[in-house]
Amino acid sequence: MRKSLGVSWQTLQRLPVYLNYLKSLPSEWERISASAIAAALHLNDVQVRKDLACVSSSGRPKVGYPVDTLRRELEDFLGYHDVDTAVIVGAGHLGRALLNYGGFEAYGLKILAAFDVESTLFGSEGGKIWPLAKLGELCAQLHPKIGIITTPADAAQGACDLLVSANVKAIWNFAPVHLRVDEGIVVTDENMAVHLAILSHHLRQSPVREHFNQC
Amino acid sequence: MRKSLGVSWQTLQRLPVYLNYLKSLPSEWERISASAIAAALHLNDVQVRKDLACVSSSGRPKVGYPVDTLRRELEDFLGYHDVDTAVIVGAGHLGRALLNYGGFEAYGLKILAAFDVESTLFGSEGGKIWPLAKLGELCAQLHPKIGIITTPADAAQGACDLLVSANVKAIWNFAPVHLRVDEGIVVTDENMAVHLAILSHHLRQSPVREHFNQC
DNA sequence: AACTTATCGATAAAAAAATATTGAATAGCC
DNA sequence: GGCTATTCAATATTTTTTTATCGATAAGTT
Repeated sequence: MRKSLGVSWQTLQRLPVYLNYLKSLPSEWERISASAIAAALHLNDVQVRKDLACVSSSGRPKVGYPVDTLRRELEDFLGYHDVDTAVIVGAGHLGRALLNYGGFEAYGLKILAAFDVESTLFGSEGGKIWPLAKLGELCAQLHPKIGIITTPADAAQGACDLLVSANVKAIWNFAPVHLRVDEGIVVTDENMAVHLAILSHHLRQSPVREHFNQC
Repeated sequence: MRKSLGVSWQTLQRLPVYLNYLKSLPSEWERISASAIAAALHLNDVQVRKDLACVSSSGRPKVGYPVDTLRRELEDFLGYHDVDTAVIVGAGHLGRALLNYGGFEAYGLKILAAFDVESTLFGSEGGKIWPLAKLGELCAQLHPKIGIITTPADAAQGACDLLVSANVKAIWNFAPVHLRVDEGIVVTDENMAVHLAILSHHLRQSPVREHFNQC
């Protein structure tokens, strides 16, 4: 199920983490070794090297990887240099927060508009909130590739279907439900309940001593 | 690194998904089989059964699991019935969205307050936003177990250290950085960049046909 | 120039996870 | 009451992922 051409799903999850780490490095750092990255991130050095091998071949013995090159290669691979466009369905607290966030452009994501059924919202947030009924029309103009779902759970599947029929190719789902979609549509669930479950479960598990990355 | 007593990390990730699915069932449904859950969620039935075996032994041949019992068992296991308390550091768009969301109580999470350095925010959102300088004092009173970080990347490690010194035992990190913490503190990264990477990468990978869960 | 050490990359081994197989239990049916 | 179909649970197999090992390469050192 979770398969991808070339890189494994777990590797794909770690790549942005490496990129973050590279960004956090002081700019006078010119080179970095896989072992150093592994040590900093509490990972296995061979794993880091294998992961990086998927996106780069600029590593040299005794030297490591040139930071700026590796960074660019990672960003390229992750698509941060090509801009994808998105629309949001559900302009509640979370939807509006994402709409206003602004930090996604650095990741190559531009959020064009948000839709909701609540008429008091229309036109607010810089005129970016629209009636849900306008979704089809606007999407036909704007051609967003990504649909972001921030509706309540019971409205999520409907929102999803609507987005798919508006030709969106990928769904980023913040609602705590499992969405059913046709083949050819990618769904990733930003399931906060999962993270809460992990935190909660581990708080109850004494002594707690693990460090998790995403999930 | 990602180890837990009893359940594997992957299983722990799927449990909330099962719970969501059970909740979505019509209330007249009294029983459900692992095979049915697996089919609905596009998973392997043996996997579902093994996962459920960690939290329940109420499954019976030919019958399946009683929905309400299984639901309660999952909620118990995931700690939704015990309330954990949390504070937020960073009252920007995302921080305020989480503070106002209100839906976390269903997962056993109560958000008590948010902290920021921006003085124009103090006292807003129902008096729940406080100056960062007050964090130590308030935490000493409220004893939150969870710290939620929604600061910009460059402030995240500082926020983290502050929370840890205020005796928080778990960190839910929304900032796109890898946090360093002492042993004994749990960190989960709600790394949106990871999800964006997945979406973006797969949009570029034609034809796209996978369905991902969290990550 | 040879030696040492840090590092990459490839291959091999180990561990973990997912999937398949089989057997047992039970409800419904003949 | 015995037969059949469904489903759980235990075991076995396969696949995937992680970790370890080894040889090669290049920078710094003597």
